[in-house]
Amino acid sequence: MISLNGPFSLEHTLLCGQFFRFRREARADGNWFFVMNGPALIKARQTQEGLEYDAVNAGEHDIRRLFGLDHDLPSILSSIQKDDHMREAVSKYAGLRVMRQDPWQCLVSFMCSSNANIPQINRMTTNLAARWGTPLELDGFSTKAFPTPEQLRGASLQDLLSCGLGFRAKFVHELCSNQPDFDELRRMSYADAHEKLMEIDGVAEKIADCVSLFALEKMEAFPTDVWVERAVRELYFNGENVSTRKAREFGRQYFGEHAGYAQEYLYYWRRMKDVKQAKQV
DNA sequence: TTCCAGGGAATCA
DNA sequence: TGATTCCATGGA
Repeated sequence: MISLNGPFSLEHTLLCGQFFRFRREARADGNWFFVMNGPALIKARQTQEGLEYDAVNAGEHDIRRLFGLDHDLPSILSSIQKDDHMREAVSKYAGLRVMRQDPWQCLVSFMCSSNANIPQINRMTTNLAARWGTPLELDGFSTKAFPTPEQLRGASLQDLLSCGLGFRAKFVHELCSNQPDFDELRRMSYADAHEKLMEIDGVAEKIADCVSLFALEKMEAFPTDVWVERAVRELYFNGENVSTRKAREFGRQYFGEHAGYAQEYLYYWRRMKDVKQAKQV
């Protein structure tokens, strides 16, 4: 059992679109999340007392880091709640935390995210794991870890295409023979790490921002996809057309050193708004 | 059928 | 720099 100091929602944290390798399971003793991050398989659920878990290849320290439980959330949230829009998003999805993912899994996952939707990304990463990952088992739940660079290096371009990667296959294939030094990237400033990531074929500003934020602890990154751009346009530019670059620059300057947190609440809030409207029709 | 999805590269002005 | 177009794929 991990005790929590400060707000946390396991559900919002996993469902907000920052992470793809998890499954929810209803069991006799309640609902659990099974989370596959790098070599680790974590079984977790939230209770009154805190975060109940069991895990293979991960300990309490790793789990705290994965879910951002070391972040000073009250302080971060007060720094980004600059208007009523953000206050609404923050109160609606209270306890959402930015994760600290395995960087390799994060980079490959977001390479797969290019011009794809979330179910598609889930399918691609699941296919990769199923084919090349190391088997994992915990409490009757069997799965595969996300393949390491060495494991994925065994995949041919044709193999990757058969996993549904489409035009992204050649980027992943190339990445496997030339993976970045994530420890070095983590030590760099955000600007330097972002620039270095963008040298990778198939990685431009948005994906470099996602990896910077979700794996390299660069909280000032403001990944700007179509949903975030939409939210920025509607909330802060009076519905006027805004370029992706302008929306990104606005977000970074307006929200400051924890812009990444603001981005994640905005993204989830804006996306869920459409999901709920679609359900009402 | 057409449109869209946590985009990026290539091309052209 | 900025705008278009193409890139696979599957769901709505």
